[in-house]
Order: sequence, then C-alpha cells, then structure tokens
Amino acid sequence: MVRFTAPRGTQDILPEDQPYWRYVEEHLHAIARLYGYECITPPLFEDTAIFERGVGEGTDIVEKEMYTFLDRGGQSLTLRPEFTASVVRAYIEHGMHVRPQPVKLYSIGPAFRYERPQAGRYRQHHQFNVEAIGEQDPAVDLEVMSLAWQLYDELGFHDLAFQINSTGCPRCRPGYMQVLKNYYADKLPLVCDDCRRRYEQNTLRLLDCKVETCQTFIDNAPRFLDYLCDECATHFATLRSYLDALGRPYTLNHRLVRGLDYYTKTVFEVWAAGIGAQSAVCGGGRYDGLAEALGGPPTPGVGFASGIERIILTMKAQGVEVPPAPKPLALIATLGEEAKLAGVKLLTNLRAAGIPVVLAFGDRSLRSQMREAGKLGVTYALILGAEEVKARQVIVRDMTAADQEPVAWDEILAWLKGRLTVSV
RNA sequence: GUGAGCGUAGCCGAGAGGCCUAAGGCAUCUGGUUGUGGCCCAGAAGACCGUGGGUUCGAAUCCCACCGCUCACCCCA
Repeated sequence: MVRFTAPRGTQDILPEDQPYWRYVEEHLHAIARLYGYECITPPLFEDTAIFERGVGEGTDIVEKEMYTFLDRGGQSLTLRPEFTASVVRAYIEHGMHVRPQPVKLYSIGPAFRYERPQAGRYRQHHQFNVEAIGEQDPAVDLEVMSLAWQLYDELGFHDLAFQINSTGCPRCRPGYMQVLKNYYADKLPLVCDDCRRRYEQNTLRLLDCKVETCQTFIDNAPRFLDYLCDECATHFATLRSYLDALGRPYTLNHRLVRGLDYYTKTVFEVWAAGIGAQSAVCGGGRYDGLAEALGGPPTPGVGFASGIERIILTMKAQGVEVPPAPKPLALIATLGEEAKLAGVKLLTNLRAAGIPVVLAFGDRSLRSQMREAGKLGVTYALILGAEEVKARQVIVRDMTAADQEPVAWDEILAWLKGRLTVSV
C-alpha cells in the first residue's frame, strides 16, 4: 500500500504553525477595517472564461498554470489563480456601481496555480487581496499602497523594497511599445532566445529579462515614463507627489511591467529579503480596463495581492515573534472509577462555564497523567482520587509553583475563574 | 516545461559491498514500590534502508529506470 501524501505544491498547515496564520489573519482583518475595506468571499472556482479574459490570454497563468476542469454538466471551470477577476466579476454581477465609489473590498483565501513548487511558491497558496473599484483618483492608488505599507510595518518587517512604475494606458502604450521595438530591432541578433520571442509576442516583457547579456540593452532602453500620455503622466506624477509628501521610500523600477491590456498606469511590487528567489510579498496595480473586458461598464480599479505564505516566511526570516497558541487552564487527573465519574462531571461543568479544561483519558497511573499535564503546559492539575471524592474536594496543583491545596467542589469553579484572566 | 541536489523509524541522522537479523539523538509509551509532572535512570515499541529491475557468492551501500522531495530557471503571491 502506497502511503498518501499531500498533493505536490500543497501543504498541511500544522498546529505548530497556526499561531503565525492566526496572528497574520487577525492583522489583515484589522488593517482592512482601519482603511475602510469590507470583506468579500468569492467562490473558489469560476467560469474559465473569467480568468482567460480577466488575467489575460497571453499570460503564463492562463497559458499553462490554471487548474481547469469540466464539471458534470460539461461546463469549464477553473480554480482561481488570483482574486482580482473574481472580485470585479462580483462587482459587476451585484451592481455595486450604485454603492458609494470606490467600492473597497478585501479577501483572504487560497489561490491555485499549476507550477513547479520552490521556496515561497506553492500550487495552493493563500492571498490577502485588496481592491478599490470605481475611482481613478491617484489618491486611491496611494491608499492601497499605504495599506500594504502599514501592514508590513505593523508586522515588524524591515528591509523591504517598494518598487513602482507606470505602464500607461491603451492610448500611450502602443506608442511606447513601438519605440521599444524600434530600439530592439537592430539588437535582436544579440539578445537571448526568449527575448526574440518576447519581441514579437510580449514586447513589454523584454524589460523583464534576467539573462546577463540582455541587461545592458535593458538599462539603455527607452523608458515608459518618458512616453506616457498626459493623463497617465499626470496620474503618476500626482501619485509620486503623495508618496514623497508622506515620506514613503520607493524605487522607480522601469523594468516592472504587466504586459496586459487591462492593467493600466500604476504597477508596484514589494520585495522581501531572505525568503528565497520568490521575494515578492506583494504585487499590484491599476486595472482600468478590466471591468469592460469582463463585460461590465468601464470602471477603473486598483488593488494588490499579498502572499500569506511569503508573509510568514518573511516573519520567520526576520525573527518576528507571534503569541503562542493558548493552552488549557487545567488538566483533570483521576484515580479509580468513582473519581473518573466525578472527573467527567467536573470537566463538563467547567467547560460549560467557559473554562478551558482537559481530562487525562485512559486508566493510567497518576504519574503518567501528571507527565501529560506537564507536557501540555497547563497551569493547574486537578487531582481526583477516592479520598477527594469522599471529601467532595479536588486537589489543585499549581504546576509552576509546584505546590497544591484542596478546594471544595462547589468552590472550584469560582477558584479557577478568578485565575482565568490572569493566566490566559 | 528545463536544470541541479537529495530520498535510512514521526523528526534529525550514522552507515560507503560481507562485522547491518541497520548506530545514536529527539519525540512516543511503560516503569523507577503503595496517589503527583518538568531533571535523571531503566526498559519497550517503531525501518520491507522511496519503488522496480540489474551487477555480484553477497547490496542500505555499485548501475539503470521510475516515483517523490528540495532548490533554481521561467513567472509570479
């Protein structure tokens, strides 16, 4: 019999890792609330066409990374590779254009991409996704970026690199792409194979090449920022003036591109050190053409997604500590059948009163039960034997102070309750 | 999809052709007199050495294939 393992690129988040998840998720909800974002939970899968149109036909995601399947009715569905398309779909479907604009939404949940796993990259990973839909004001771009900034700041991150760029709009992008093509035209024999392919199929991605020999060409390439239309240039300048006024450090990265029709103007990423090659903890930008591509009215939007696994990797790399999982206040140890019965009753009563207590199961020696209490890290051991049952009391042993005292049954609840707040 | 490294009990890990019916540590369980934890001591349980083939008198140790894991490329969270 072959042992089953979790599917490639997926992982069990074990109890010992849960404190990180819990801590992070609590922060996510809190920061979203602080910025006035409301939670939306879209389905895990959508009509495949939503991602084909919403992410873009030419992207790696759509070309080779989607978990697509036919359901029993023959419909093509896809496990979401990202949130934005789903959220915009929901915006259109539920007529959110009648709400005060922009509609500010966030989500937390898994996303799926069929890729070869490596450090910080999984086939099922989790994202914190933030979208502000229905407003083109650069102050919204700023807000979304600030949210990310404050989040990482509160989590205690340092040495983050904020990268920003603008990739124009359908009015100015074709012009710039032509300029870029003209620039590369006579260099094609010198660039790598991938770049020759990009030249034809995904021109902007020429700027993204990591091959050594292509670097000088990229460094000397014309920059999009010099070819933005007035509207895009003004938008970007305004955003930068806000960032500067707030003293937010960032790097202008003219190689940062999202070569898709629906992504417009602002693009940004946040990079963390020390978590491997996949260092982007956050990626986002503006997508003023997306809603239309999904069949809705023209609606601007900005947002970002942050990978929760990568956030946690960064926390571990940077030594950020999180509160440990709370332990039960007490363990009930019993000796003999009568005491066991009394113990079960006590257990039930204490729990009904909201006190976290566990019982040592099995008929074991007191020594063994006490060892369990020590291992679990409970504050008190409540010991019940024949004598205690007779006297209607329980011995309360303080595990840290290592002393103990008898407490009457009708007083034990109040006794523990008085110590609950201090010890938890 | 491509490349590299790795695959011995739940975890870490020795072992490099016969001494392996596979060391050690952590974790687990039991016990250390009669009802008490953390340290210590004793003992127990736990491995078809990833799978399948081959070489050899003999393989955890050599060869091949497959599978899996990890990291990197690509790209992204």
